[in-house]
Amino acid sequence: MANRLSSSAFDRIARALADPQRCAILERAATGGELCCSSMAERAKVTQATISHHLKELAGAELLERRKQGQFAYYKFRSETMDAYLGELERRLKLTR
Amino acid sequence: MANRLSSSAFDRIARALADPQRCAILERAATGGELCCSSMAERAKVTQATISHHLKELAGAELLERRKQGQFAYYKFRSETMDAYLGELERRLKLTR
DNA sequence: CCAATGATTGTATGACTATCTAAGTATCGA
DNA sequence: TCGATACTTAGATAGTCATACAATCATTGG
Repeated sequence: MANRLSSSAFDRIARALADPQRCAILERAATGGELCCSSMAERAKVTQATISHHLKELAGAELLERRKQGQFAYYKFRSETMDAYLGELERRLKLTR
Repeated sequence: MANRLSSSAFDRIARALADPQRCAILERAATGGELCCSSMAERAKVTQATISHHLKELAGAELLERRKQGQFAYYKFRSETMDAYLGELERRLKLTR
């Protein structure tokens, strides 16, 4: 079972999910396996530097995990964090699903 | 089954959930039944006007339903919207829970 | 060592947002 | 009708944020 989230972690995840660009990044990471910054930037309509900023935010919220290999930085989706967030949301809102 | 969300509805919900104050309001609405603006404002550390703004935002995202009765405006949690949001999130991120 | 590639960081900027105060609207009770 | 209560709206302000561009750092290949 996923760990409980601190209040600040919860808030940070919620903020990270609130931007469509970041949500799209997360979606690609979740469905396309590991991704490096430049491959994200190819399909996006923002610059690589902006993508890097978003990746940092997502990694800071622990929704992505960073792995550096050579010149490349690979990011991988962390479903445990997402599960913990959804669990906390359901707990707070007393959702029965 | 919950309806599918449009992309703009999804974004709006995500943004609505990103503010801790709004999240707290939603939590109280979800667990405490119908609430009016002033009863929310009592426990909050912001003014009633600010609460009113947040309620409008939450109602705009269809996370709350507004019912006016006399002087009072009652807000009720709409779990269908929340379910639809969570469903869409799981679909996009291919989560298996 | 140099140039190229991938990524991050710093900084600036325009846009958005959370909040406040004050004013406006609506309803109720006397 | 008057005053009080409940809520909303408007306008102002301070802070945050998404983005871009430029500079920097790290690694790899020649």
